[in-house]
Amino acid sequence: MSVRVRFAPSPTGQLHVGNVRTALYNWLFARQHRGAFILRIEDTDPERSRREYEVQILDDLRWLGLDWDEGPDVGGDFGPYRQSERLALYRDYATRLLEAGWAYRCFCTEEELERERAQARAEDRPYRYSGRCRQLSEREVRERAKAGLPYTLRFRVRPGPIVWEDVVRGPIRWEAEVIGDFVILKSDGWPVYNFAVVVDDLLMRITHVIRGDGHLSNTPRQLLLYEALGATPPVFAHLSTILGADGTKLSKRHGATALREFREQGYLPEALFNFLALLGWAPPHEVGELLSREHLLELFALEKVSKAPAIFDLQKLKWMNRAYLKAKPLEDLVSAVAPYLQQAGRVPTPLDEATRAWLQRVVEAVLTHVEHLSQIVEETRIIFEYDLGTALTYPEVREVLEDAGALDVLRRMERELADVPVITTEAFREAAARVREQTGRKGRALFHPLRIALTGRPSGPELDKLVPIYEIGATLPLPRPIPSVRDRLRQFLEWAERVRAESPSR
RNA sequence: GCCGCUAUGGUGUAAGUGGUUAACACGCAGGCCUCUCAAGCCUGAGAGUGCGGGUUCAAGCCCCGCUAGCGGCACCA
Repeated sequence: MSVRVRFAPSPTGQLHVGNVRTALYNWLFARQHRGAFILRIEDTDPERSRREYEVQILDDLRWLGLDWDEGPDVGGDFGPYRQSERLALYRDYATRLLEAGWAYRCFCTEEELERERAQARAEDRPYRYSGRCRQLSEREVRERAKAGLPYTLRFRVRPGPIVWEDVVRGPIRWEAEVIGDFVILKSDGWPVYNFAVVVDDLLMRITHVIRGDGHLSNTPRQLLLYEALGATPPVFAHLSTILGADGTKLSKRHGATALREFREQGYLPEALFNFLALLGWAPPHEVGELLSREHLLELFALEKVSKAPAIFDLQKLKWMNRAYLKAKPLEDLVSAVAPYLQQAGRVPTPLDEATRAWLQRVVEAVLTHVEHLSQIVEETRIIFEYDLGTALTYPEVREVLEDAGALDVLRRMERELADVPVITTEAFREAAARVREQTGRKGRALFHPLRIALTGRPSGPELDKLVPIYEIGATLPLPRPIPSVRDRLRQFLEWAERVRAESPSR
């Protein structure tokens, strides 16, 4: 029988990275076995389910690079793929269980059940439904139903052990005694989760259920249902939870948790894919950890997935994302980064060719500092902003202002560059070499004042890269024009005079 | 409270059937490079495998007990 697996998110919010990892493992497993990957929407909670979330979830999964063979948008032979559209199916199966005696009508009211629960709590005893309606005679049932009393359908739990072999956990044993007769159909006719999944997985011919370990304790109930329906249950694989840095469940407290958020911050899908795959599983040492989709497909092994919960290490994600950024063609990076810069009002919105070409230099210059794309805005301030006012906050800038030798370097540099038609990196270097001869200053003493004057900051990309960026940038139709190298030197020197005049040597 | 799951450096994971100095990657520290910060390269520190017993010539791997964390115990999913 060919492999069929499913990912079944509920459209009640954004896709959590923990669920994404589950989807990923399902996808890898399906593709490895040339099986089918199915998407099913678990929207049996009409209160919280929203169609927008469903749309967003599908979109995010697609962005990550996952594709599915059957699902609400693409259809398939075992649909519909939204639980809310399968209600008749659940009712049908529930009726079958009722008629076969596996289930019974329960007329207990909310209040009665609450009383039972309170009682159990008071006696410090685990709560389990008493089974009061289990013994109702046929006549009683008929009378109550005729009286219009609402009822649920409860499953008659049989005694004895429930065992299964979990692909990641190994053998698991559960005593049925700890499970009370549970509801399978609510009084409003909607199925309860545990029942719906079994009916769906059964009808969709799911062979392997790969899901989060939160479902571990649902498994015994589901197994009981398969038993009652006379069906062979699928193979189960329960994945451990993903935790935050402090060892508690990964939540908004830890920062971004939704795939969408990482996407918006400019993490690359291939990096997230790689990173998530490594949360709970590791490839052999020899191949390293930077692995393409194809490579992961080749190496991944569900049986080798770790039982222990994994901690989401943002630092490692950043490292990995940078590795993928570095490997990406510059033109692609420019396209990826442009929206962030446009939104910040730094480059024009239909991007002209000249600016686009220039952006390649910009991206190349700041790339080593960028961990995720949205940082481009911050990292390019040194290019788009030349603000001598804030420059004063850096002690290094003050040092230059108070160093006559440094100011002399700048003045001479200005003179050397005065007649240069185009200040290229080479022209800049040559001019600097002449200043070195004139002043005897070299290395840091020579270049650091230049850096400060040109950028207004003590650190940043290499001047060799910055110089052409400033020169070309000054000629572009940017929303906020940037000054050329010459302009910067002039402005800085004028500003230096002014500042020195205002605050005489201290 | 009851039931279940888990436990190797700061983090993710390695270490076929028990066998020498517990490995790889991220991070961290230092160095090299260099006009600066990064990047890159090199070097290094960091765990004796949750705790306590046992079996054995030998235990991260086997057995027993305990602790902690997580999950579940719904007419939520």
